[in-house]
Amino acid sequence: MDVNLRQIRAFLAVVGLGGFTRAAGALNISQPALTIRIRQLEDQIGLRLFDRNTRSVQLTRVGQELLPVFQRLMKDFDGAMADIREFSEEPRGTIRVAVLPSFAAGPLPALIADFRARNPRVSFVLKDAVGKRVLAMVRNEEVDFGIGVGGVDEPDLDTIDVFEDRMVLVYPRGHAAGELPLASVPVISQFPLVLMDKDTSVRRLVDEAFAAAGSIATPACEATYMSTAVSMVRAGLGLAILPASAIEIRGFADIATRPIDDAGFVRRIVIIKRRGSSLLPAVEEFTKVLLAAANSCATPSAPCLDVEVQDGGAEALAMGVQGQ
Amino acid sequence: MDVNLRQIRAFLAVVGLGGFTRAAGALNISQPALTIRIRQLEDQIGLRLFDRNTRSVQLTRVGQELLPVFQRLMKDFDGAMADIREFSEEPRGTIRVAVLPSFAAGPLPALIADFRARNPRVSFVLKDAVGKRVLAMVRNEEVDFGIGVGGVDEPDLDTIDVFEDRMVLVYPRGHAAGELPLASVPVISQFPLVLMDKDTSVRRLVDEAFAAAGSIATPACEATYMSTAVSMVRAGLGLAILPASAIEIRGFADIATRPIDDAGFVRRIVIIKRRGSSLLPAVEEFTKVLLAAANSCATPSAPCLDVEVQDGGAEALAMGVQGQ
DNA sequence: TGCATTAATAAACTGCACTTATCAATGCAA
DNA sequence: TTGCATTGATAAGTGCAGTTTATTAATGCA
Repeated sequence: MDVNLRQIRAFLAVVGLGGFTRAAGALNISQPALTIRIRQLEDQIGLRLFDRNTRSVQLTRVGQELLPVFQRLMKDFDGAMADIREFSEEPRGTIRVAVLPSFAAGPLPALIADFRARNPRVSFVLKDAVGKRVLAMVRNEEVDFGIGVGGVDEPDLDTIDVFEDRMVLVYPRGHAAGELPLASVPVISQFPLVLMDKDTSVRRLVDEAFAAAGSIATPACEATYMSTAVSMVRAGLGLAILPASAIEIRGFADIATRPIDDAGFVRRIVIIKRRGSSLLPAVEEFTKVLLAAANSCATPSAPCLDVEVQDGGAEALAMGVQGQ
Repeated sequence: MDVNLRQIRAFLAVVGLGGFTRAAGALNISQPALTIRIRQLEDQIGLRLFDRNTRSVQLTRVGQELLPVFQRLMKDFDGAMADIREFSEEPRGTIRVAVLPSFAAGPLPALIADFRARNPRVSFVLKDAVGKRVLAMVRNEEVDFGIGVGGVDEPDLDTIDVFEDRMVLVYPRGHAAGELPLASVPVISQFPLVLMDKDTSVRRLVDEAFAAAGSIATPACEATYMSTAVSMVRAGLGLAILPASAIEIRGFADIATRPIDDAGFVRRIVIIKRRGSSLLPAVEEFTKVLLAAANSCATPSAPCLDVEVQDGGAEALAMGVQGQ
């Protein structure tokens, strides 16, 4: 008994419109085609559904009994299809993402708040983790995708460049560093430096960049957290080299930043996905937003990634984002 | 979005068996056919359901979310189909039937009890009515079919002969009538007769049969109910002429019956249906039982239509049969 | 009695879903 | 690394289900 949906729809159309010709019209098929479909249905269930002659079409008693069954069936089916359609049309679900701490504390929250304001049925689970953990979590399917530093070349992972996160020199406003014609390694080296801890990716990058410029980065102070480094700068302990995207360097009237005029003081922030693994539409959508935000500025730099947080954004964030 | 049940079944098969080749085997189609079906499904809902390569097939997150939806859908559908199948396989529903009072009080209850014992999901609504009312009720669809006297020739009704209901002479056991070599109209006329009321179809038949034999039926007593007539016979008031099928003439040790040896003392009991109108399978089944019961005896006569009432038949009858 | 309407039937056609054959990717074992 | 086995994707060809157009038969109505 291979009853099919077209047969059921045909049955309901004939019932609803009270005739084969009319029903055929509504179904966009010819009347003979409909005749055959109804007959097939009747043959397959072994029951006559209509008593029909050229002048009238009437449900049999069996048809009357079965009508609500078929109606419910089609209603359920169409309801489920509507649900599924929503799935592709309106992003929904939970987006799990592993992010470098600097990015998680930087532009990401605003982007998430904005995204959630437009897609209320999406929630986020943010996991902040260092580069290697980000990779591992993506690979384990603990998260849908990751945001980390580029240069990954794993066979089972794909990366998409999001933006170049330049290192900037952070100095007290009015400091001589602001007046320099060039902020290059040799020049910077003249000043006491507040550098990040050896374990951090920022420090690694700085060390490598100094090395590439034939120099060695010598810290006057070291800090584990960027906010500490910033405080040290404000206290006049030295100049810091931090990612332009870092939220910690913004919001203070008494410090300023300037790009460093050396290649190497840049890291590529990339989206990391499992290769050959489909994502929720909501995730696809969100990565698009990330890329759009990054590309919306000609020279990708941190302030560019700022997003206008809509009213209610903060609450949405509070409700939808769960810290790791 | 014209998603199809075969596509859904294909999806569930792939999930269940974890591979296209295996699933195709289970569905009795080739593997390329299955590949196409799944792709169609994915295209139509606009979502990728499997991440697949030549070595592994894995549900996407969307697929995981949609799996229960599809499972429920197929479960509902298959459940409904099972219901429908039962409909044709196991008779069920309510059979409404209009019956001549004599037949309703005669063999019918036993037949119904027997039928219900074998088909517990069938209930009956019996309406006893005189011949014309039976026709009218069939025509109005007040009942599914009728049991009445033959000779109906209406264009919108079909009749099926069930059996010949012979009139029998009812006399007190030991009465001279039992010894007669021939029970014909002239002989019968010699005795005082208990006849049915003028309004009854039995009386009409008796009057016509007497007339055909060149005689006139002259009652010594008249009765409206057959049970009254039988009592009169038992009281020695005369001989009665009653349908052999009448239950009222049975069960008494002190009366006996014999056929009347004249043509004309017979009426055809027929099933009356609307022409071109389908009946519930249960009704079809029951009419078959009626005919079978009638045909099971070479010379159709009342005792033949007796049916062994199974244990529980009486209760079933009490529960399922509603008087008019 | 003729006309209009409607479902059934016939015949021809179209296209879709299927099959077979083949390819390409991948994992595994030697 | 190489060869083999397995598996999903693709290509090409085929058959049949479903469709259309044309026609018939039945029926109600003027």
